[in-house]
Amino acid sequence: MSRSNPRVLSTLERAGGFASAQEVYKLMQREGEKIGLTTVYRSLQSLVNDKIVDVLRRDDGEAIYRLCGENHHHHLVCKSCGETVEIEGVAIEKWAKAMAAEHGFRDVGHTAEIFGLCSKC
Amino acid sequence: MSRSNPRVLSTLERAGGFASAQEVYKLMQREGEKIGLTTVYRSLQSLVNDKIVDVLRRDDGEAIYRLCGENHHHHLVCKSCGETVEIEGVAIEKWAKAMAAEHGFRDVGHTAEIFGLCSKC
DNA sequence: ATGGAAATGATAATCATTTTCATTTGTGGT
DNA sequence: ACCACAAATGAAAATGATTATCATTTCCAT
Repeated sequence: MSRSNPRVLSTLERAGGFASAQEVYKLMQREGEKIGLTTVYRSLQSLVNDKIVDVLRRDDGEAIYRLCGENHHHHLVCKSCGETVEIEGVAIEKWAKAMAAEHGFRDVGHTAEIFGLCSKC
Repeated sequence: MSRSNPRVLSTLERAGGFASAQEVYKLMQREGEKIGLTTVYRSLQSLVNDKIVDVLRRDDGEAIYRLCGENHHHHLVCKSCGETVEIEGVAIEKWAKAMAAEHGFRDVGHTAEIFGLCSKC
């Protein structure tokens, strides 16, 4: 098992805490970091295992990695231009907890994304 | 532009209204239907455009197509054994609509899944 | 320095999806 | 029936993200 390369996490942070593996890789290349694509994938995977980042999917299926935080939020994404708005999801947190409890699930997490067309598109 | 092959929709329905393109294709093959993978993809895409089905993503990034309907539900999935429970998500529907309206988004859909450990695991 | 474990990265493999393009099918007009 | 033309089809190749392989390098503890 491999441990995460710290430069990967640092780059993800610098990218706004929200980027795909390919983007992190290209970003590091542009900044002159010497690192292989494989290591980027491995590091991100490891960060996911350690619950330091979590992963969700773009519309085209590409995985995007996002820093976890206490301030867990969700996204409202425009299908057309990709504009993303972070939104509060207190209602979701409650819903997830309630549903989990009702069905005897524990240690639960959740994903919730809203997608549509923004006012400009 | 191409129109959807009706057998594709029929197969998706028979699959429980929830399957990937590859699965629909294999299902049709097994049932002796003569159809190409390309046509399956094209038909599903067309059904999405016509808002007859919508598309979301599996954890591994594969696109899954689901019949649109009033009886829109969500899933509570066990990370360990895979057991899945369908749950009501009225709260989510309201939340999604409210958030979309607040930010000027229209034509919105959403995904929401809860995952954790079931009582047996 | 030395041996072994962990980390790295180039390359190849995998797999869903899309593109290309030649062929087939359907349709309307004559 | 025949012909022309558009739409539909599908085999095969291209694409692009992700994963697997595996030889090499780096890190430590002795």
